[in-house]
Amino acid sequence: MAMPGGVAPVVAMRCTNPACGATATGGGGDWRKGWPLRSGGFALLCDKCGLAYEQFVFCDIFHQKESGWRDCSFCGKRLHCGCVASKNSYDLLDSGGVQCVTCMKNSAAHSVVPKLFPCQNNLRIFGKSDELLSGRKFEQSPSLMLDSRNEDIAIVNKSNHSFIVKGIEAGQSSSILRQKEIENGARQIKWEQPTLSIGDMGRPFLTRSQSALEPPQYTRRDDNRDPTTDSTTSESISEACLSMSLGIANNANRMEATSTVERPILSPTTAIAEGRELTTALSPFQHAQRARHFLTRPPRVGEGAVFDPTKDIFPHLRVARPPAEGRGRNQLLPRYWPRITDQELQQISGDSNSTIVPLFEKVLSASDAGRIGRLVLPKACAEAYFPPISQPEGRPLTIQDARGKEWHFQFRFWPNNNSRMYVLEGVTPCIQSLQLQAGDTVTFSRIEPGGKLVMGFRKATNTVSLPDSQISAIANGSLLSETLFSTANENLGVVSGYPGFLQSIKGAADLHPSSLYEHHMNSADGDVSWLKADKFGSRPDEGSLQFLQKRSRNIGSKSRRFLMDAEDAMELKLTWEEAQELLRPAPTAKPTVVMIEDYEFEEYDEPPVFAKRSIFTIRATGEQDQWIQCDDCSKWRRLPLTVIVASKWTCTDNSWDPKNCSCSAPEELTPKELQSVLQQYEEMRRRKGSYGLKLNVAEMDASSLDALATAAVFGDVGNQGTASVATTTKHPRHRPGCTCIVCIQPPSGKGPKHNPACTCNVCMTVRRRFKTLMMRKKQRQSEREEAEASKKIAWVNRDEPEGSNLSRSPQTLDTTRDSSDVTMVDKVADMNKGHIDLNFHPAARDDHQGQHGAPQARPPPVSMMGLLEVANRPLDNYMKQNGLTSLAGEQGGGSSSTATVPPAPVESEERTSNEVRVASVEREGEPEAMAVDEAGDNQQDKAADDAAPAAAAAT
DNA sequence: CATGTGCATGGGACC
DNA sequence: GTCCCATGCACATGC
Repeated sequence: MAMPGGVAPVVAMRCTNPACGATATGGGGDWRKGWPLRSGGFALLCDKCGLAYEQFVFCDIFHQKESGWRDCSFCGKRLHCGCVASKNSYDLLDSGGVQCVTCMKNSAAHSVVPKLFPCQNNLRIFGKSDELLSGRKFEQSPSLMLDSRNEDIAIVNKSNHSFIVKGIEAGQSSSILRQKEIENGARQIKWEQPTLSIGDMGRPFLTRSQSALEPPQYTRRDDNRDPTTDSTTSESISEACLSMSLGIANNANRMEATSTVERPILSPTTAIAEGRELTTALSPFQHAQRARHFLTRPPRVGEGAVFDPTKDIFPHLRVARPPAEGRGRNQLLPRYWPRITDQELQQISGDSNSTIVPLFEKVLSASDAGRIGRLVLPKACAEAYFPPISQPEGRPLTIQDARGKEWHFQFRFWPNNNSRMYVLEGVTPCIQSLQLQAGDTVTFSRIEPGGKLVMGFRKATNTVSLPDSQISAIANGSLLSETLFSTANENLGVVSGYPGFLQSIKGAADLHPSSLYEHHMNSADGDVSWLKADKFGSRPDEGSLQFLQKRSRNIGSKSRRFLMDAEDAMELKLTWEEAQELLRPAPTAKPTVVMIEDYEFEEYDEPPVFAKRSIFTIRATGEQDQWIQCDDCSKWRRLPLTVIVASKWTCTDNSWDPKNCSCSAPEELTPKELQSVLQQYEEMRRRKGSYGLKLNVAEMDASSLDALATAAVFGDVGNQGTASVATTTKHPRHRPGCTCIVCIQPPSGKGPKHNPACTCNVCMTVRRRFKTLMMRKKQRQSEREEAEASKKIAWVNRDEPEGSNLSRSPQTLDTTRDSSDVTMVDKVADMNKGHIDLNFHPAARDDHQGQHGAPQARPPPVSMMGLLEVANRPLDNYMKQNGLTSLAGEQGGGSSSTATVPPAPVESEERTSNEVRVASVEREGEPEAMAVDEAGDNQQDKAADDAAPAAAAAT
């Protein structure tokens, strides 16, 4: 039935995967129905690329004869884009056509609409979930849609489970239809089968054959309830998810009987719970077979045989099952839904008389799998399924593993922010025994009857041995998939994204236990494939896995920060390192050079720009060239060194070389030269990579931190700058986006300063380090006091002239010194109670020195590593170098350390104490220069000077 | 010094 | 905005 006026609506779908871009109206896209959306409609799965999305389910509705929007022919209301957000939207009817949600008139009740719906052979869109739940859309007989191109018939039955009668000769269609009508009659009976209780949900796959006959959609404990009143809460949907799969089983069963039906288009359960896996999993079939052979033809079962599809057809299918109902109101996050296969359940169960009720699962974190031996339990899971505990000490818990071995854990909790944090302690032996590691999954189940807890595990079986580029491409694809599914899951409300990229791959791999085929995923840059190398439980390639795990962790296990829109995903075809290579300074940016640890760093005020990858070469003459590849002809062209090319570049853009400004121009480089260049380039990249790896981060951090802290204690951090280098406000240890006071300070130095109460990482680290040094010093001092008693008086007397001369600003002298006799003990005490002025610049302490004489030449730069080295020098060396003969001398000669650590540049301007410090920081651009504040800066300088050898001695 | 233990913290998921 | 939880960290304990 065409719409009045003879204008038939056409539904156009466009896959949001930019690499796919399939459209259902002509782009060759193929769509399958996904899971119901909470907000209405269904998610779609693109057959071409395997991705799913839902926000655009009903995105483009326009008229066949006139593209663009048009008013509703029925009610006159504007025919909006049918996005779920639209108000005056039209629902796509399962039978074809659209239904205005305002006037509820249908545009079509046609059963065969090949012409009106040229895309409907691919597109099976079916109304809103509430309508589906209410059955309103399916009061009529199953809708049949005749494929306009290949005579496939898509059948949408009352359960909204579409399946395809494929490859039917045109003449057979009618008989098939009749067959389906017969089936439809039988279906009504089956739908009246009793439903399962939620408590049985874990098991029916194994023990309840009738589960396969469950009516879809409405399987609830209180299934007498009118489904139409059942709001699409997550619970209802989640439960429906399970039952939907059962319904599919039903269909599958019946379909098998017809022997003409390939399979259900999709198992909504898996679509819901395993959405990511499914979409990614389906794609291989799509690539391998253009036909819709999603799963292999189910084995024929004998008449009357109990048919458990999940068991018999998809025993390996990893289905996230809403767990058995536990205590309390906690709705278990789908993240923790046990995704356990029947095979695994059987493996655990062993005894056929027992029933395994999957409770929850958890992907092991690094902490869980670490040596601490504590497995953090999801709170909701612990409270729902583990015995209640009231004391933090908890109680012992015995859990049996799949092999029957019993493990004894301590189930306890820690109070945490008015909440609890549940842990299983003592899991190390178990973890080790099972050879579990971060990324693997442990599954907790319950054996019924008896309620015994059992734990299974699932290794992170995804094993990828691919070049980095492909891995990154996988990451891309996975992230893309993750993005889409996260979106879907969020909307659905019952399925959240899996914890991350790793899992997205893992799930995809897990979904196919047979694992005998290549898994393809259409990522932005083409098909990426990997092999799941082994069956469940194996770990064929640790290295690759660890790589992935590491990468996934780096990316962020649950992080949505890294989830991106599909179009953004196009940009993520690079590793971070590769991305770095593409970052170039903005053309107009003028760098300022800073010296940090003898390395020059260019600092730009303007953000970098992305440039097209180019290769720089050096000729024998020392002349450098930049080579860039034409995007059209792939020839390499020489460019001036300074040229920065944006994303796309072709020969015609080569305005610098008229001879080579056309793709027809021969390549300057001979193939051999080119090969050499490319090889060198790759080698260089590898070297860079290995170099980067060798730069042990921890070591770097530790050394830098220590040096920083030491230098801060010395009070000479700010001295690193030299007259020839410009200022910087950002220490390289700080990451982009860091909001600590160091990083947010502009180069001018204006803006926030460290204050004594600053709690940024730098300040805290320095405080901690400083405290440690001081404590060590104090401890050592007290130990030596007795032995050095006789010398103490001497060094106290010697201390005064130098200390007062070099290390104290006039003001602080006035405010902090009650007596000219400042002993080390006094200073230590002051240090410990004093504040650290992180805005301090050591130059300030030379103020009064400057006042006493002409400004001195700026000393050579001192690196933090150098400072650290000094600090770590053996005490005797240090003392020798500084002309000290004893500890007394060392302590008395605090200022002498300035011989090792050059004094800060002298300020030429007259300032007050505070102003001078801040200004010096501003000028030096080293806001990380740290010292005690006015109450103790001079003491700190001196004490820090003393502390260095002390710390060295202590170590 | 290594390991274990208890708690704190902060990022991020979820509401 | 709240709360979860992965992890860091300080302190305790044992070797």
